[in-house]
Amino acid sequence: MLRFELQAECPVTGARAGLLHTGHGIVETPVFMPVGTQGTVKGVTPRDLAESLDAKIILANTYHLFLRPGHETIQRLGGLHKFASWPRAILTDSGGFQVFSLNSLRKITEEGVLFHSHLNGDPHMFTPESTVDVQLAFGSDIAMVLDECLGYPATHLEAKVSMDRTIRWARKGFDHFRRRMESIESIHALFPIVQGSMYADLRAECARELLDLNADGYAIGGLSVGEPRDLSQEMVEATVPLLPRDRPRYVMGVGMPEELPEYVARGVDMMDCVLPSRNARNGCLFTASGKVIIKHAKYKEDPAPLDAECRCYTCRNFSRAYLRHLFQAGEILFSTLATLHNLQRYLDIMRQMRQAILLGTFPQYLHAVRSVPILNS
RNA sequence: GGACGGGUGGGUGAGUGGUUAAAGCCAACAGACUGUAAAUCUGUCCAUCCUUGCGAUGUACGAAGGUUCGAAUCCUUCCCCGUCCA
Repeated sequence: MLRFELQAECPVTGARAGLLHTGHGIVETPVFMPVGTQGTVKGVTPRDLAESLDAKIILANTYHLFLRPGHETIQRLGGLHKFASWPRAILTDSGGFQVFSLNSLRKITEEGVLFHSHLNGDPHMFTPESTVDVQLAFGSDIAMVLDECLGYPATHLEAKVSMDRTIRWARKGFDHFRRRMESIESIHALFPIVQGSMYADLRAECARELLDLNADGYAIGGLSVGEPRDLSQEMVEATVPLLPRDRPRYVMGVGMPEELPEYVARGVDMMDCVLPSRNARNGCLFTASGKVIIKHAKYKEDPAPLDAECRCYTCRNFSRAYLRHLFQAGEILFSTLATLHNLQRYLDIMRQMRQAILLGTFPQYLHAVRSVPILNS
């Protein structure tokens, strides 16, 4: 069992601070999990990720690693932690997001999802049971149930049909997971995922149904699929109060830097998002004073660091002008420096929030960040 | 001196009489990116004007003339560049 130790709760907002005791170290929450889809957070070494950024947990993807190199290969090589040389915690997504992102390459049935590989077209059936097996073969500390990440917008009926199937899949996944765990010594958790599109009543219904599973943690999925920002937050508000107080809550796939406090304030403990890493590679850098689009001509001869307040390697050693040069020249070092910085920014925000919650100053922190206009320069 | 080949918008390079202000690529300048099919994708990219429209006008395919209703495209002369022969 994955133990979650609640350390502090904000008396005003829903924010909490806690410790998640995984088989690969303690994760301090609220936490942001960098995304390493193919067993690597693009552009950074595991050494930098651990020693410099001090990330405690990263996310990897079942669909992608199943296709290449394959879960059996990874298992034979000692599991994903060893294979990727990442000794800390790993959460794996089930492939549920690919139901959304690769919607033209898959077919959903009651049994599961039939994907046609984006690499070579080969058909692969993903079921609630098989995705559990694949994730256990990886050695994931936290596995996710197979779900259907529904696009936006969807009708109430579509959302209901999809959600009911996701619930049935969660039950099957859990039955299978519990059977498998009878013969496995190490600590692994399986999180179910609350769906229900943008309908508060469905979100609530889904959450209540999934409570029966008595899971070690609960995820909220199906957000950031094209809906307005306030809707995503409303859905979290409609869900979190129904989830068990003593289990971690994970909102999947969010968000922009200024949104992180909003989710934490609503009682969210875990988040992940490709934004810091993907946007970094695309030249969009997040700083304390807003985003910096490094290709802009105005940075051509700017000797200042990207973010004077940031202590990351990039900000301590390089000018905006140099970073712009690397980006314009298509140099691979740009991706590394940019990703290092953006992840530092995200992880720092999470650490600041955690400190504030522990000190009881989270309301002031929230007020302060909310009053900063979001700069787009 | 002679024989060929060639000179197109910042670069490269299509286009050989009519939706050509001129393909594509690159550069430049912007925009997007939310459980990663993404080191990706999209837009702008001659000038001026406005009722910002698959708008108006002007200028433009080495230079100057010419043929034609119409020329980057055909003809004449000239100027450059490349290869080869003396």
